[in-house]
Amino acid sequence: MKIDIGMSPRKRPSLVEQVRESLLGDLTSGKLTPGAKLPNENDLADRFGVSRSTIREAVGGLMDAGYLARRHGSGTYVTSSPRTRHPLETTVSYTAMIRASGRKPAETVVSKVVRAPAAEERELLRLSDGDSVIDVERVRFADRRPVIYSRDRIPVALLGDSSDQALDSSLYAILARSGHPVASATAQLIPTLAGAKLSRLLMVKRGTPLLHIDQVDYDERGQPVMLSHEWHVADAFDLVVNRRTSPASEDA
Amino acid sequence: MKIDIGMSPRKRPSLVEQVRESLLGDLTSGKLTPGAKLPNENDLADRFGVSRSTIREAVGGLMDAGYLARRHGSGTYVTSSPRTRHPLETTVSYTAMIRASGRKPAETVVSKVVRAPAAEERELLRLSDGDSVIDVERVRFADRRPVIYSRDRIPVALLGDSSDQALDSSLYAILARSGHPVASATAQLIPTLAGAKLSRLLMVKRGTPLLHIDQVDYDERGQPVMLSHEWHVADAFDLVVNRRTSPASEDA
DNA sequence: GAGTGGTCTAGACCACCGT
DNA sequence: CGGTGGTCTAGACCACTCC
Repeated sequence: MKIDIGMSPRKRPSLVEQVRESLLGDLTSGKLTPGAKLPNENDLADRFGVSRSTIREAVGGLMDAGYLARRHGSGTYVTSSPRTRHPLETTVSYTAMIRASGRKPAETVVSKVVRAPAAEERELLRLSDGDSVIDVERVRFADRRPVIYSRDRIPVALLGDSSDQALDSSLYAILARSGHPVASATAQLIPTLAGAKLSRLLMVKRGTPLLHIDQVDYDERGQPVMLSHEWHVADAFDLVVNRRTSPASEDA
Repeated sequence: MKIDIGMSPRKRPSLVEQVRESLLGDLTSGKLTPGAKLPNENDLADRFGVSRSTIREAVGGLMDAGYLARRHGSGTYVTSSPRTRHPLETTVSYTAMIRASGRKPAETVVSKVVRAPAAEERELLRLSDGDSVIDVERVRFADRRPVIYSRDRIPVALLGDSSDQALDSSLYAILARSGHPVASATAQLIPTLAGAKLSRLLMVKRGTPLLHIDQVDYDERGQPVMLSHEWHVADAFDLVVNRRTSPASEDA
């Protein structure tokens, strides 16, 4: 129940990560097929030359990721349906996502300005007087079809020198290079309708259903580093959430 | 502080759970306020009379739930925004959710039938020949306003004797009593528009934006136990997803 | 009853943060 | 530097499943 998010510069992978990678390899290579039973934890510990706790943590991560399921008293088994399409609960570069779905990604920058923040932006980004934000409006395409309109705002103070390096790379990459890699985010999902502007930009009829995603991105320290507004064409992606019953469930 | 209704056989909470509950109490009671620093792990271990690993697991759970944040080399701190509105990534009873938001929950059963499964249902629920499903259509209200229309299908074979006990309790509770508590789920989110039927049931205009949630619930063994189709009125809830960067992130 | 995962301990050393 | 969380070990006992 703890996925390692460590994403900073290269460092020697922990034993847990090494074991997890190794098992994941067996899973994706087909060496371990759905329904198969894993060796028991003591055997795995011996095989990898680590302690049982290490094995348990590695296997635990693969459970969280949905690859494995433990059955108390019985064994650990390979899940029948390893993965889902696009898990919303992890942040991904849309460019990578479109490419992964076998389509050709493209994007156009509608506007890019540096300006003073609006009141809401000041609050959400915890800005001080005089701080300004860079505001980027883009439309993303998949196979020449517009699928997402987005508006991202980042405090210029965070970017240091990199504020000029345009948008050759994703904003996530730029933030990471600036020492503020996005570690988590909170997104609110709102179904809405295409109005005049969005229908033009996304080339859909007015009144077409869109999914509006209103997101705040945080770095490892919990500092807000980016505000995103996105409007998704309904059928462009399979937006999926993997849900679990809350461990600390209240009594209702 | 231990009621034990008729749920699964009573068992003593693990030390981890006890520690977690205790810390959670401090958090919700305001004893620990946002930004506050927790005692270090060794101190906590001494105070609770458990090992440091136990403390770490308890704290880890509260991190996952968003209450605490660890900073390597610095300490463990109370999150500034304890919890967000309605985290989509955990499954909740809507009745409880509506009540938690300070509104009065109600529901009407539109229909409830036992029938043979459709092809898609047979596949998703992994049914065999002759298996049938119970199909429940409901509308949920918050303060007398309809907010969700749902259609849930459960294999009758799973319910045992409880198939008759109507819907006095939530379907989650019924499944739990039948030995198949929902442990995880996969939900697909699709923005859509209210058509004739939904506009009538949810008392909105045709063409009103709705969020369609198409969900499969699984028990601890990974066996699918319920299929849900839900249509949410856009502004009824704040649907929120807490996202994190994927551990194995691609370069984009 | 044999075998499996579930929980827990006590202690060690490492990596990072701050002063 | 001292204090903190991060990783890992070796071993113990418990709880569940299945034969």
